[in-house]
Amino acid sequence: MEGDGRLAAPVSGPLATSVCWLLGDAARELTQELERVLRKDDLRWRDYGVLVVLEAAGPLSQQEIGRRLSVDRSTMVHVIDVLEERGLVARARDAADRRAYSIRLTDSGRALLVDVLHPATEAVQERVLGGLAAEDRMHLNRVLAQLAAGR
Amino acid sequence: MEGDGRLAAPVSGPLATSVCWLLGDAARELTQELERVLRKDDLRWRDYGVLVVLEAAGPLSQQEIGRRLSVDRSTMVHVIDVLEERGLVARARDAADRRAYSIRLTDSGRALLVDVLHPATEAVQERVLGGLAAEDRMHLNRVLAQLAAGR
DNA sequence: CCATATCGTCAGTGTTGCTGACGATCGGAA
DNA sequence: TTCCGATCGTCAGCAACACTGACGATATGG
Repeated sequence: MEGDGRLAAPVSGPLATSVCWLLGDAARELTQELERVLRKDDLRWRDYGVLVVLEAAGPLSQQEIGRRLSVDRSTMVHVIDVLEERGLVARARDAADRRAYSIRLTDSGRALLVDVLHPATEAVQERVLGGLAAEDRMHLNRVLAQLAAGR
Repeated sequence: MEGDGRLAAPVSGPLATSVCWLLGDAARELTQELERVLRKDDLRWRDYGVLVVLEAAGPLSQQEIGRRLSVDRSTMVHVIDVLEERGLVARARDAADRRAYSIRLTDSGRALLVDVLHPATEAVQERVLGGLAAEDRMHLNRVLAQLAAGR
């Protein structure tokens, strides 16, 4: 990922009209802000992703989590290690497939998500997108969702 | 950056409604595709950025380029080294500030941009955003531009 | 003329994610 | 059942990467 702390100056000229750069910039800013907030709880974007996925989908194998976040399975090992050490998730052998773990959110993990993480990221989102009209935000959401669906 | 080749499965549930994840996913996909295309010319997203910035703004110092792309000045040294070796940009001492270089696009660099890179990235953008109605694309562009401006 | 700051450079460093192998386990075919 | 290929999690090694902190050269303000 990028260095934080540093601000990206908006690019002028023809670039400003390219969806490509605009999208990249917006995503980078949002991600940077998010990382900054999450760092207070010693978490990364990636860790937050794991918790969110588990909250949404219930217990999953390490590999399945990685698949949904574009994280390599070998990388997931350590990510889960850390999360488990902190008591946010728990490993249990999957009864149906004993090669795999069944990773689940602990109460502690769910509490962190609900009480701290979700509010914090909500705030960031609010701040970054705050300048948009409600109508535009809904539209943005709809268009992006359509983009994600059409893959 | 992320590993390429790997596909990100769309996340289901509450996440799908969060602009945050949607934006991140869209940007990641676009970036990955772009990197894949640029690799044919042995270039990275970052290199392309340098060329585009120079095309848009004219000669700049290394540090100024880095500032606009969120790239550290020490990293820029090597980026420019490679681009210069390939004859795409040229270093000249800035007459007004002899500490700094004045990096400019060569004819060769401009030609590559116009003949190869721009068409290629256009195509990617077309493919990724192709599923959207023209009206939605314009709206997306407008909203993102507004977002970039309001910083 | 001196102090401080900036530009580009470079060696060293720490982090990061991937590659490729491993044992264990699963699933299907013979 | 037995066998074979594929998959799960793990780990050591590796390669890429960007950042840190220092340096000489230069600029700028007192």
